[in-house]
Amino acid sequence: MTEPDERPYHHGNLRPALIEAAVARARADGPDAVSLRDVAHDVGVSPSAAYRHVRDRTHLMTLVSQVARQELARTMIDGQDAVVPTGDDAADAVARFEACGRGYIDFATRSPELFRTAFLATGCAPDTVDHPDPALVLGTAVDGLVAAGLLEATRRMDAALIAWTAVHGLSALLVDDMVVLGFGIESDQAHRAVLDGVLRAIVGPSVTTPTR
Amino acid sequence: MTEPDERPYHHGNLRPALIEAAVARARADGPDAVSLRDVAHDVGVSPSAAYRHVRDRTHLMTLVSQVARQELARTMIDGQDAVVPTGDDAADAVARFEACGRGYIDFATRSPELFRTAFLATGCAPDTVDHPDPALVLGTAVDGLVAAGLLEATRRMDAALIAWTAVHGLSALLVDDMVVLGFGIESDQAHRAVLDGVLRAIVGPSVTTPTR
DNA sequence: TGTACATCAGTGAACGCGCGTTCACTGATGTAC
DNA sequence: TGTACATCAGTGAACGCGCGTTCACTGATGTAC
Repeated sequence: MTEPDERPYHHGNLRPALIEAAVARARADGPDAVSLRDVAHDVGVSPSAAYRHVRDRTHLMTLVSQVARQELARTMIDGQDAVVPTGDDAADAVARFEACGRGYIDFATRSPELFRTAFLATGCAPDTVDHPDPALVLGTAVDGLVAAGLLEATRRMDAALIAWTAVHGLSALLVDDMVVLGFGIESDQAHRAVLDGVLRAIVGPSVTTPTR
Repeated sequence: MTEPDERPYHHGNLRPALIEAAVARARADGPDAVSLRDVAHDVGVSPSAAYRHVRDRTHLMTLVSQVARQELARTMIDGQDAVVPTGDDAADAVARFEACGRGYIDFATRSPELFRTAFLATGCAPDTVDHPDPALVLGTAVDGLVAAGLLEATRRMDAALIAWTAVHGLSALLVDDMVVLGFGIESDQAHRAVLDGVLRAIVGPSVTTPTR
């Protein structure tokens, strides 16, 4: 993280470096374990230097939280992009929608503490909009279902809400290692059950797992 | 919280009093805002006295978390119990199931910080089992659907999982005030959409909102 | 029934820690002339 | 092209806070005889 090389007096890129170091700590030990002092130390700079680039700890955490959300969104996009089209528009739309949800859950299980950080309530809004934005990525996937004729346009919002709550709920429960133990269901099985349920709720039973 | 009366040297009931005070603070300001010193002060006792009744802060928080979970379960039960039977077994089972989910969400929105506390990962397990236990309450409601012939017994686990994830996800998103703003959907509307979705996923479209 | 004493449940002072944040400062940079 | 100086981005010491936890102690309680 810090080069053994003698560093120049001016770092040159301190703000992004601070955020990156803070994200690394949040990923490892959760948002509460991120301290300005440690982050500054990781970057190889005195604690007070951070205040040239960040208002206070809360501000830094707001930025970290946004980075986490963007990484979540990117995982969803990557999942979608990995789907190879079959030519069947409906099946493809469903597959992309599912991949999107799976990306969400994968991110949560792969980086549970960063997932927590993504939904941190810091009390102050970030000054830029999330890019990419998980909500928009999900919205696009839902629109894909509409375009494929699997969902009435009027039900767009409800469908997105149902999908988000189910996928978010599973992720949150997995992160708090609540569900797997309590219910004796394996994680992979839980993915499938929940995603199937979401599809059944949204597009009806006919299209559930159409390609399997 | 503290009587102005001169207190006796021995409190007599310190452990429950500490837990109660800690729950009050967790409810108001969240789990991180609970400090042993403050809790002891609330009860009118020196900080060190707490250590006669509780191993350390983590132990106290484990107990507080359990109390929160039990209160959540009680809210679910109360919701269920408030349903007046119509004589139609299927409709009643659905109504109780819905009331159970609504209780969950109500608890989360009414006491968001305590809801957070309920799912706190303290790292140490409570020495007694939750009573009542939210998972068992939900399980019972699902069994009601099975008994009414609305759900195959083999799908019990999947159904419970779907219900829990959806309801938990909505609660979590509401608690983090993430969803309502981002989606422009009112909270009541969100309840209905999600609960309808869950029923559609579990028992099929036919039984969705049968009494309305 | 009264007394000695072990046990239990408190006190309060203190320790040490890590944290966020401030402040007077200094070294590097770049711009105007 | 060289120099003066404003500006910017760092330093490091210090402040003050609240916290969890410990320790030697003391007051209250109850039990054995």
